[in-house]
Amino acid sequence: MTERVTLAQIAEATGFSVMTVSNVLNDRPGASDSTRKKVAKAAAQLGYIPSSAARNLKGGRTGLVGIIADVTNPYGLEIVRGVMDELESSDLELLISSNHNDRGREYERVDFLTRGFVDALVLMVPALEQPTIDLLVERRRPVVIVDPRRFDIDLPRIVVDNYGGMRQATQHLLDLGHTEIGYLSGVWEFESSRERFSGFEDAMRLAGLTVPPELKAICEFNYASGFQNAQKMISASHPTAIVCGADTLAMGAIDAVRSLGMSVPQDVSVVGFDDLPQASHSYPGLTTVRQPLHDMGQLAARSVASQLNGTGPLMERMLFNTTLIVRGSTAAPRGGDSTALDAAVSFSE
Amino acid sequence: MTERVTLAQIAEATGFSVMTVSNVLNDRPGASDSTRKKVAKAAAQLGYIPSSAARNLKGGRTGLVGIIADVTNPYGLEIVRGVMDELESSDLELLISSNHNDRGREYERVDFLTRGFVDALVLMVPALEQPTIDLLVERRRPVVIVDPRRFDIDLPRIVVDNYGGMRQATQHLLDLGHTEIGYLSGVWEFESSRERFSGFEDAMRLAGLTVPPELKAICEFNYASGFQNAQKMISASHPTAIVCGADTLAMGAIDAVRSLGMSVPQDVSVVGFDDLPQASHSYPGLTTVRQPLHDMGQLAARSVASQLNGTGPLMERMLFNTTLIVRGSTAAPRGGDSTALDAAVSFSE
DNA sequence: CTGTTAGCGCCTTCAG
DNA sequence: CTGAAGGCGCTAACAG
Repeated sequence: MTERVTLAQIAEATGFSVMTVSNVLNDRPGASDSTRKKVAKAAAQLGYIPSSAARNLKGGRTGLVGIIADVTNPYGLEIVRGVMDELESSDLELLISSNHNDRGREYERVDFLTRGFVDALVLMVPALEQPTIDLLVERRRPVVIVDPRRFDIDLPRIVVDNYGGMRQATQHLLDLGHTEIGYLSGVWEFESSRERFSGFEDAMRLAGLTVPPELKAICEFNYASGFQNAQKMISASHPTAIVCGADTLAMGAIDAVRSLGMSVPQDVSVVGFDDLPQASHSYPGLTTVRQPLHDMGQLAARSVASQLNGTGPLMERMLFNTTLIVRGSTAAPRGGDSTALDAAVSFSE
Repeated sequence: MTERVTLAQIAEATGFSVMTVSNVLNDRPGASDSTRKKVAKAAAQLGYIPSSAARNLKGGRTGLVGIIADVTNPYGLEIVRGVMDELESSDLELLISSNHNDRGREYERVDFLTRGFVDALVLMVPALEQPTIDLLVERRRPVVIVDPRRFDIDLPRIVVDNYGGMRQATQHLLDLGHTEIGYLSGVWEFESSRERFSGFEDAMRLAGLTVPPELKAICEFNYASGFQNAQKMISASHPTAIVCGADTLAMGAIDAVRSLGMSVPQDVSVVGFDDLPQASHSYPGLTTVRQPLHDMGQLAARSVASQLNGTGPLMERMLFNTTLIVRGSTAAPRGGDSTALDAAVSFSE
């Protein structure tokens, strides 16, 4: 077994005190150049490895940022990527606790991670219950909540303009000449789902259109649910376009159109929300509302880092804008406006 | 600031010694029932949180398993999921270090993580260089390598039957009556890519067929590369089927067929390798060779856990079999065998 | 510029 | 069954 090399051993080898060695190895002032060299050399030769445990014990810090998210979901994964990429350039490491198969155990996860495992926490959880929020406050660790499902939480949080994004997407279809537009919503308990639907509804209303109940369906946030609900809606009500509250739903809707022997966008246009990587990696490319997921993750990381510095959370509420990305899955309805049909595959990221 | 509750405080509150409290709280023998009750009660009331740092300092363990993988890649992500799910039921936590934007910095990652951050390591990296392997050996931490790109490494590793899987997939196309079969390979430096191609080649050879160079292309492991190479190959050589060394390539190939105004599987059959979740979440479903990615991750976790127990790595070389999953993307060639065409979307898995 | 002292929270060892 | 001493490796806070 390779013995652990400690400061004391280097001290012994060089003849200096442990403290001097510690100072040198941590780039602290108070050490002559000649001492620095000797110590550095000895440390390298002996293969010194600092003990993070001992450091933590002293400083009460682990250097770990925890994130609770569902990495199984491409949406969550993108945000995690942002967090990772940002943390890369710091001295913090990321501890991922994926809650993909234990929804609702947020409390236990938060409890465990804040028992001294992590210095700070990024949360992206479907439902944040009051006890969990209380625990979070009690533990007094830096926290950022990304895309909270409730908006009345008094913790630093990162949110996105769901309403405006969806309104713009709907306007795009209206501009193309669509009037029979269906809507596939995500889980209704999520505030973001309701916000998105409001954006859709308002755009329709301002165009003098109403949304009949048969052109609205609530889905689970997955491909299969989008597929099934779209299939049902198209067979029954023949919309010329479908707006979806998430890209995964849109992917399902596109395949539902195909399964009925029709084409996207010739027979039915489809719009998504998120702009997951898959949205551009498909044929035709998916017209969708881009959320800057990666940026959101980065900001989350920067915010907790800043809180750890004692600089504060940057801001309490960070709102990101969305962008409409037009790809091949939308076009004018048959016999409608004759906007050029761009069905080329887009490799744009 | 919530003060950290320590053993000493509980000792003071109950009148017992620190040691007795420690014994109770760790379910060690040597404590009367009445003592146990009193101590447990006090601990609960004061909200005791054990300090992992202090424990680690003593025991030299952090309770963390590190994994180095590219979670950006759905393939890697599936394995990570397996590791997570297995670790869930243990007292180990997972520290993920994603190398998606720093390929080749494996050495630094291994170095950092084994500096006392993690007790054990799961590795899934594209290229494992000799210095990294040496470091791994030197650090003497339990390690498992999943899907190593080189097979001459003398560390516990998890491998998959690439050759057999691809041979079976090719046989499936031959059985359907295909003879003009193209092959899209993944990066040639990976041993697994070469193994898969061997499986393809041998199946063809045994059927009395040869693979002309224009029906073989080497791709990057991504959608765009599959799309481009398939488009070129189909335009130039008109194969009736394409076998791909990865599902991501196959997804690209399917869209390439569509981009040329043709259909899958009517005009061109497509076969993948991996069976990523997306393979069944598409229309038509992708016929592919399933690797038990989740199981592989689970076994990796179990192996390092077992090494940490001192029970050893279970085995040095763990070989997983593959399974051919037939979905809608393959059918008999036009005018060929009249096998029933099942183009139904599969929601299996 | 360098060294000494003391203690972070816990657990092993050995006495009561 | 319970307690006292000592130390894991490191670093603040002081001396010299």
